[in-house]
Amino acid sequence: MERPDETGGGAEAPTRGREATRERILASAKALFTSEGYGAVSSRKIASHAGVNVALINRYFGSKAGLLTEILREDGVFPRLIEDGAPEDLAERLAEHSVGRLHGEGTPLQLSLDDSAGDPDLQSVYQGRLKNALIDPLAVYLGGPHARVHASLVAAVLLGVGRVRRVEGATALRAHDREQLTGRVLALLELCLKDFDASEPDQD
Amino acid sequence: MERPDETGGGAEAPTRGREATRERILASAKALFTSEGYGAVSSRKIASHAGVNVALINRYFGSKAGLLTEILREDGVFPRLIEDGAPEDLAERLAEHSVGRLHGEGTPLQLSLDDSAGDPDLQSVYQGRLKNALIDPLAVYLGGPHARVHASLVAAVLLGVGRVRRVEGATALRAHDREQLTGRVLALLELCLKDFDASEPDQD
DNA sequence: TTTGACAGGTCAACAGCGTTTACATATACC
DNA sequence: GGTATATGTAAACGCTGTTGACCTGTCAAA
Repeated sequence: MERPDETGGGAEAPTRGREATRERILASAKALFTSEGYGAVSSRKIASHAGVNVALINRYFGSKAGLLTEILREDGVFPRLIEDGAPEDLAERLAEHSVGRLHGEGTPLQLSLDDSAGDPDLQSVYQGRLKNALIDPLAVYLGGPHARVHASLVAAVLLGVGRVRRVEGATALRAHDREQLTGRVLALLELCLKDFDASEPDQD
Repeated sequence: MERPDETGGGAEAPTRGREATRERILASAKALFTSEGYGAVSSRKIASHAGVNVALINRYFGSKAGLLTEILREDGVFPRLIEDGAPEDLAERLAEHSVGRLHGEGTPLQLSLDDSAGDPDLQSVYQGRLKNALIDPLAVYLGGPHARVHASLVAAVLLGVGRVRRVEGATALRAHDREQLTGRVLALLELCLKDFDASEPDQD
């Protein structure tokens, strides 16, 4: 508190200071990414919206992609579907989440970023998150000899459904009976998780 | 043949002419995309490699993405997995193709473009092809009441496997016994294709 | 042969991007 | 007060895909 609030009481000086500007940039970027998507928002646009110089984005976040990463990290855009909930419901939770996304469920930021999913920046960030937030913990959670294979297959189904949704709006999937579709996706996920030894018992 | 070959016999004039330049650009672009990926190759680089002015790319192909589209169209990068082969083997063919891709099978151009799949240009081109070359014909081929749903699910599994491959190299999947994995993917695809009425017989 | 039209090719610029560098300024400590 | 140091600024860099104005060679008609 040893910092004088303003140099005399002026109220609209744009709050110099590391934390304040960082927050301002983050808030503006998040708002703009949500309303316009990632690729459509340039660094200069973010800076201008935040009332801040362009160079500060790179000063504080390294790059535009770094800014995005920070937003995703803070915001918890990637739900903790694996850790939160009963283990035996895992496949069901994943299936419901996946189909829910088909029906437009999710935070505005999630939905908006889905539309920008083609962008290389998002792609690389998502890739890192996919591994760290889905495949790796899922593999650990599953355990067993081929845990990583099962986890990768689950990830494949989830990603695939998401991708089909983005490609053609997945009109057919969305038009179909939701419970039936969820059941089918659940069956797919359970098949991904099924032990190999159990499904091919004549194998060594 | 009424065109004099060269204005006196000179041999290294760079073959002026619409078709010739078009071909030259296509060949250079294909070679460069194959060896370096799509995003890493700029218009100027293509032009320079083809010994041609940059502006001609846009003159003849509208845009860089248009050039890519033309290459994909001519090259048949998207295999006709659905039409070619016995109907009853469809799922097996798709499964083997999918796993084959995991193991680095495919034309150099295919493999290279896979690495660039994050690029928005590729994304949009691929999206069109996915619908026109996979989902739509597959739905027609399948027929039945929920053909489009089954086709979308198949596309989801195939896309998902492809995507996981790109994300983390799919080391786990590649390390796993190939036949066993193919069998599992085949089972997934068959589950996608299975009638809804048959799988939930207690439903209406 | 001269003229004119025109397809084909060239050049330089445009507007935008993310990023960086050199500089100015305000803050905090000695 | 003086000075080191954080913070903010302005301008440029190099790159991208793309475009419009301008040559130029070729061919056809006069």
